[in-house]
Amino acid sequence: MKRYLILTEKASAAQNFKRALGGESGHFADFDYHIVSLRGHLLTFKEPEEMVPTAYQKQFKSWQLANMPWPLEQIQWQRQVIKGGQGKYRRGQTNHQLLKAIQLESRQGYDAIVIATDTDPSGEGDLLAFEVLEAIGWQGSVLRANFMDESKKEIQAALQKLKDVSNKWAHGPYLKGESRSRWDYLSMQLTRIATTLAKKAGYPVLAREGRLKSVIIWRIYQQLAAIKAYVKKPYFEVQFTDPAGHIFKRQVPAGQVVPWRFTDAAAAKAEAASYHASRVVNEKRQQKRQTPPPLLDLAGIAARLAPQGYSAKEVLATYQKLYEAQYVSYPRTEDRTVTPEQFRGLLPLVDRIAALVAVPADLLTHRQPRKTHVQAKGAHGANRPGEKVPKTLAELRRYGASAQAIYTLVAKSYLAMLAEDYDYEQVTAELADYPTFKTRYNEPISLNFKLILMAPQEDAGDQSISKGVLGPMAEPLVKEGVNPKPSAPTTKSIMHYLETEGVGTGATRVATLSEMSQGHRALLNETKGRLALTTAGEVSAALLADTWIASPKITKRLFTMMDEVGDFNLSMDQVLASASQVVNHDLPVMEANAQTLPQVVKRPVKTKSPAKKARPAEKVAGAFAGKEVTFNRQWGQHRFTDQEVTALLKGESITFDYQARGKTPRPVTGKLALQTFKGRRYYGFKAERPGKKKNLRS
DNA sequence: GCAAGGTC
Repeated sequence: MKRYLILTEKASAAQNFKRALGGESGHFADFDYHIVSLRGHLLTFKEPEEMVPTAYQKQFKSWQLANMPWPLEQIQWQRQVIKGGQGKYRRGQTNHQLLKAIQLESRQGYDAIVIATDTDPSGEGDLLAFEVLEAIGWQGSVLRANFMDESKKEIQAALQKLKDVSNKWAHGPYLKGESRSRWDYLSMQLTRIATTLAKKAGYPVLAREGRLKSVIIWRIYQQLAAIKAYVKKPYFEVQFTDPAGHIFKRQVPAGQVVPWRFTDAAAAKAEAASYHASRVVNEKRQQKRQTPPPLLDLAGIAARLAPQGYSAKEVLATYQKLYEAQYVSYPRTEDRTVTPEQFRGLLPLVDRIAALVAVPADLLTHRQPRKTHVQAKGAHGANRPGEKVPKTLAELRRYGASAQAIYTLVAKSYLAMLAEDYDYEQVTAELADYPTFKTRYNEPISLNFKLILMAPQEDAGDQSISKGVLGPMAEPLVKEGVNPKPSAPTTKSIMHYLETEGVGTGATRVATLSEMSQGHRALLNETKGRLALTTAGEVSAALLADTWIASPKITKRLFTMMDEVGDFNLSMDQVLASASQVVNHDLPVMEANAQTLPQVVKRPVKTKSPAKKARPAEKVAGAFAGKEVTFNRQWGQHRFTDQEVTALLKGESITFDYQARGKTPRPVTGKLALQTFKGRRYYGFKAERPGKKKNLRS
């Protein structure tokens, strides 16, 4: 009988495998198995200088421009265990211990190791498994179980069609993951280049310029620049209105300038005078429906809670704790739908959940799965309430400041799909005498799911009140408008941008944005979801103009190349060569950008905080060795007493107990002496060196 | 000092 060791990506996946196969160990198909789980990546690359021959170490350690781009052929790619694993949020083993345990287990006579990490298109799961196989020195067979979701059926099917991947260099997904990983590592050269240039220009900052960070920074910078450059331009145009206030206006084709939009009110008034009141005709009412929005992902949750003042960091940490306590589902999912099983599992709980978050139960009439929200695919399913329902929202408070807000948001997002579609009428009409003037508005019939998603302060009643009857006549008027102000960068808008551009992954986008706003090397600030750049961020951004690294196209190109590597149409070396091309291109561009830094970014002014301003030292004066001298009355923590001052001026040796900060007191002996400091002669107390046998010398 | 990716 064959024996396989099954390697899953994380504890939650191992749980699903145990459920699907009937236990942690046992028999399935034609083999015996045992399941162990990793904890994401356990390894990371060593420092650059640790992966090259001695002769190149200096070059790979350097941050000077002349040392880049790196000669890639010198790099012997090697990994080391990621430090950590046993912290506040990481119970149990360290990464080292976990790796050791897997190594020991692998030596228990297994015929093969089955890689059962996540199957993702980037090959990340394959990569993190092979990293471990290399680290534990596994020489035997390797099989791959590919599964599209973690349902019992899919897991079982995956284990019945295992693929031999013993030679990882012939395994496309591994090549993809490895080349992605190496490419990103090489991009650290750009951080070194940018930081060195910034320093030379007088900005002592760390300019972090990776594939994800630089795209974020550049986007924020551009949005802020657009706001700065915005000039308010009022305009005037003729519109019509009926007694109920419905507006009839002409359409402006996108990006076009129309002759009937005037910069001065008088011209519009003149035009208005040429019109007369007209009958409203051609009223059309179209029944429309809108389905509830898709379920939220973690980025969406963080973005929506940001305006309430909860930082991304706080939301991520609290969500994780709520997950561990089973109040919400797995956080880092890419899924935006749930499976029919997951839907059925939660159905008996929805009334309790609804009561908890004050959603009227009579709204939840759509208890059949919607095709838009429930699909037989995915692993953990979209973020949603967990199998454990709290008795009160207050009980969640101990998991974090944002816990109640998270639960309420996630619950309402889920409950919305159990309500009926939003029903409304779209009304259109035009003017009989001037048919280019049209109106269009929505008249709610039944708000349904919208009642669940509306913020409590919003008044549902206001939205459902119709503006009244249309027409019968509409009068011309001059309407003042203004060109739209560019929108401010927010967590939400950046998340949306990254998602549409395909930069970063669901699991990393929020985490990276959050990390970028932490600590003394922060590149940005987040205040209630609004983003601003720190000086380091501004410098980083200013250096990015016209670079390739700040363009989302670089990620698209990298992904295309990864696909080609996965299909064996491109070598990994060729992919990595493109990283050198980016360095080659961006280095001179950044150099040129650095020239503009003084005009673009205000240099940080070094100010001494008033508290730190040194108080002038207390002096004493007197005759010493026949000369009038002054000296400092304070020596370290000790202030000389009147008696000590007299003794010192007499040239006597004194002894006192001296207590340095945080140390135990010790006796100090010394006398007044002429001394030299930085070439300057001065009188002051001079202590004898402790242990020095003075008597023998003098 | 540095990347992006995964995880708790």
